[in-house]
Amino acid sequence: MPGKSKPQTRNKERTRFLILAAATEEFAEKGFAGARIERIAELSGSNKRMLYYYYRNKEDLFVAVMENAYKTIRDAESELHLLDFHPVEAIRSLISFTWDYYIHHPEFLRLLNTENLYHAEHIKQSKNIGFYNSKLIDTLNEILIRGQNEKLFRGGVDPLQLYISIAGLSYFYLSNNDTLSAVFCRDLSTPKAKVERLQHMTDIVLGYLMLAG
Amino acid sequence: MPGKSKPQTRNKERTRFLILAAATEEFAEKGFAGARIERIAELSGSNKRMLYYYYRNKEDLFVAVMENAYKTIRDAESELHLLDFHPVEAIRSLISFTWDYYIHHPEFLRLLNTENLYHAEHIKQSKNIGFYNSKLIDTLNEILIRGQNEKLFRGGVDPLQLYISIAGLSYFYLSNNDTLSAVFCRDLSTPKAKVERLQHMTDIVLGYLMLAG
Amino acid sequence: MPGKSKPQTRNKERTRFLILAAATEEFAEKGFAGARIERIAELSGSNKRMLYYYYRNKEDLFVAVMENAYKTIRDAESELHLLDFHPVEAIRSLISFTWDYYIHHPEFLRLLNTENLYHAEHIKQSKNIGFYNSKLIDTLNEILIRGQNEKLFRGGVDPLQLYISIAGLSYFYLSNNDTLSAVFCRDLSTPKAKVERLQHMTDIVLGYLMLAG
Amino acid sequence: MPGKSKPQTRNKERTRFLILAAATEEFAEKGFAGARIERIAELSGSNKRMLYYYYRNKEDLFVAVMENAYKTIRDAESELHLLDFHPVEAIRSLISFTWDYYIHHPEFLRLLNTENLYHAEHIKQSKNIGFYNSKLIDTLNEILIRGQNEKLFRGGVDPLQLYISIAGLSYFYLSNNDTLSAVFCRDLSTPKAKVERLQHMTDIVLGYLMLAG
DNA sequence: AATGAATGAGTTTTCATTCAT
DNA sequence: GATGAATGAAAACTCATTCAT
Repeated sequence: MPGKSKPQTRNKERTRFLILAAATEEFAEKGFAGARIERIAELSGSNKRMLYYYYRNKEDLFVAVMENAYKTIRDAESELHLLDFHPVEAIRSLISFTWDYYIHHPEFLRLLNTENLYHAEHIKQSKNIGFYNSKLIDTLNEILIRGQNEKLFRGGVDPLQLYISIAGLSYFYLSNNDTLSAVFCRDLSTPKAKVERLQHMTDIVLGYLMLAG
Repeated sequence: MPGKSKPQTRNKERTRFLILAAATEEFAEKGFAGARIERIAELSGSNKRMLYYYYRNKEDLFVAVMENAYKTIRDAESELHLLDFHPVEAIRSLISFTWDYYIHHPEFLRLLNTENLYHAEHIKQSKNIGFYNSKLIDTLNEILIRGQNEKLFRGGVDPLQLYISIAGLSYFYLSNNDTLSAVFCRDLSTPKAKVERLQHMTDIVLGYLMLAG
Repeated sequence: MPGKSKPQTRNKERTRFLILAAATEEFAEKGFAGARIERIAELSGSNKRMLYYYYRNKEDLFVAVMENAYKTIRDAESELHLLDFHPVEAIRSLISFTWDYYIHHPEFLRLLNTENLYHAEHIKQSKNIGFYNSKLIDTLNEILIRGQNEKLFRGGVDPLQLYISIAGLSYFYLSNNDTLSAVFCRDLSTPKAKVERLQHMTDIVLGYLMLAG
Repeated sequence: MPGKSKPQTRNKERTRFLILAAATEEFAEKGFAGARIERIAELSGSNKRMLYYYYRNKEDLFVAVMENAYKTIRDAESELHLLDFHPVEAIRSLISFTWDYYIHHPEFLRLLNTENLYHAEHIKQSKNIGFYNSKLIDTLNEILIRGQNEKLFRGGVDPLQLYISIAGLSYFYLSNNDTLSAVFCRDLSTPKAKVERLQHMTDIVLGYLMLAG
């Protein structure tokens, strides 16, 4: 006789959200293939059947997780208001924001990692992700132009290349932290190491971008 | 029952190697959890039982794959003889080598990706990996010192930070290529895009490293 | 929360009927085990809870479907007024009625099929079905007697055997149509094929029944 | 630690056969949707994993069952050597063979029933079934011609129609036996009832076929 | 009377690993 | 050394049914 026991929430949005949050955690920690539906159900406080009720299957649930992860970073980026700052400050802001965001959202890095393993097949299913990201590049382009007009920045810089570089400098250090620490026998996860990394990255990007005074 | 099945190879080293090569392909393509023992056996032209004969289990096989992947890139790097070049050329060489190696060994990037997902737990089991990598940092350090002595490079550069930056600039672009292309609606895998990326990375690193003037 | 969902029908008989119709469709198409409660709810325009409100469970719903299917064919048969016709015409009528009914009610054939798979266990639960069917055999018996009295029909014909034969000649052709067409590589569902079949069946039954002139 | 316990057979063909036999029983008894993989595994004396090892999935296993069922009846039919008999005897033989085969192979009727529910989709996947069945129709055609040449049989009889009629007369009676017995309140499964049915069917077919003499 | 979110038990399918030959 | 048939445990996914609103 199924369908008795425990207090039920009867709150569609809440249940959906709890499942998504649990799925984000599990997928980030174990990757797509390693994630377990059972464990997501437990983590969510709901049950397996509900995952299939709200999301069609494991794959669709993962797509929803990825969309949500991108939406979250996009929302955070749009709070930066980079165009309100002086070009140099704007670049510093973008670097430290990227760095801080990756540090506080390790699940984002890990989800991206997982998604790369699958040749972005899940992201390609999503229509929303593209548009918002392009806005960031537009903003960065505007910053570069302003800096150039002020004779501060060099010309001919592709904003997408620059964005990828900024992201890559943070990403590789953090995403590969365990591997790098093991391989180079040096703990790269200490607070001190992190401060040094942020400084190094800022030096690199501005050292490249700024015209010698 | 004579002549019933295919001729057997009876070649210990060859079978071991074929299994390792097949495992590298499968683990790189699908990740650790997504990889299938069955498929590795097929790819290797051998059979499942042999995997367990030569390697104890899936995990040990993965460790062997990772060790081999690192050994391969180490061997390639040691062929560079960076110290035979002028510091600027040495840096250029290291950047383009890293870039080319990643391009021609996508499986290395993907294995690294997978290993990061597992918090480097397999690499930590290996003793060989650490030593060789440290040699590279020593070499890079020597290059930086020489460049500084020639008043070409800025001082105070941590060779490990620099190495991580050089690797990260290539890695993020290539490893996330599918995702970035999807998200920014721009094909980053064309030959032209790759040439531009290499130029951009070299500009960034030398722009940062070299003293003006 | 006013006006939140669709307008409710609040019509007891209508809802019951819509559920029964939907269940007939689904059970006929998928069989008992293959039928889905969820789908019946959708098809009916109602919801799952209502199925359990009006019918106790899946099995009872199937019994109701079977009873209704038999009631429908019985009602149609009683409209035939076979006894108003000359014996030969009455037999012709019965054959073509059976044929036409099966053609226009494929769900009846499929439900019967399903019920046979379950050893008639659902029909046995119903009390109404037996009586009405017996009336048909009585009628057929009367027709046979009349034909015999007129020296048209042979004697010693069991009306039940004859009925089963008439039904079987149509049933097998139609129920197995897909299978037969596949197995004998000949499309038995064309209008022409159907006309030929009716002629053949009539020839067989009358050829057997009628005394040579 | 999987993979220990119980004595293993290590006989490919035997295991395959035992699974097929068990599947035939379960599919015939419960239909496709009602059949349980677990139960087939038990019946076969093997285990679930083996079903997927030899047959890809439930559906392919069912296709294999259907092919085997057809192959079995075909093989039996070809043993009849109908062309060695006088046309009238050949027809009698075919009728009684069909009847007896259906009686002794209720699983064949039930599988056919199930297949019809699925619109012959599994049979359509099989290539072998068509050819052998056509041979039967050729044989029947030859019998009809011979009977006609001897002025015993009427002309213009389509052998496929006749075959379908012969099969249908047996099939409907036997396949629907439970349902008919319930609906007409008469036990149609007794030995006496069966003898009468065979007589009736023979009377019908020959009554139709033979010219009055 | 109507709704649809929630659930436990079950169903098909997959997987790494082992054993007989 | 080599092979592939065999297996238990667990994975994803489904289903009839019930409960809160």
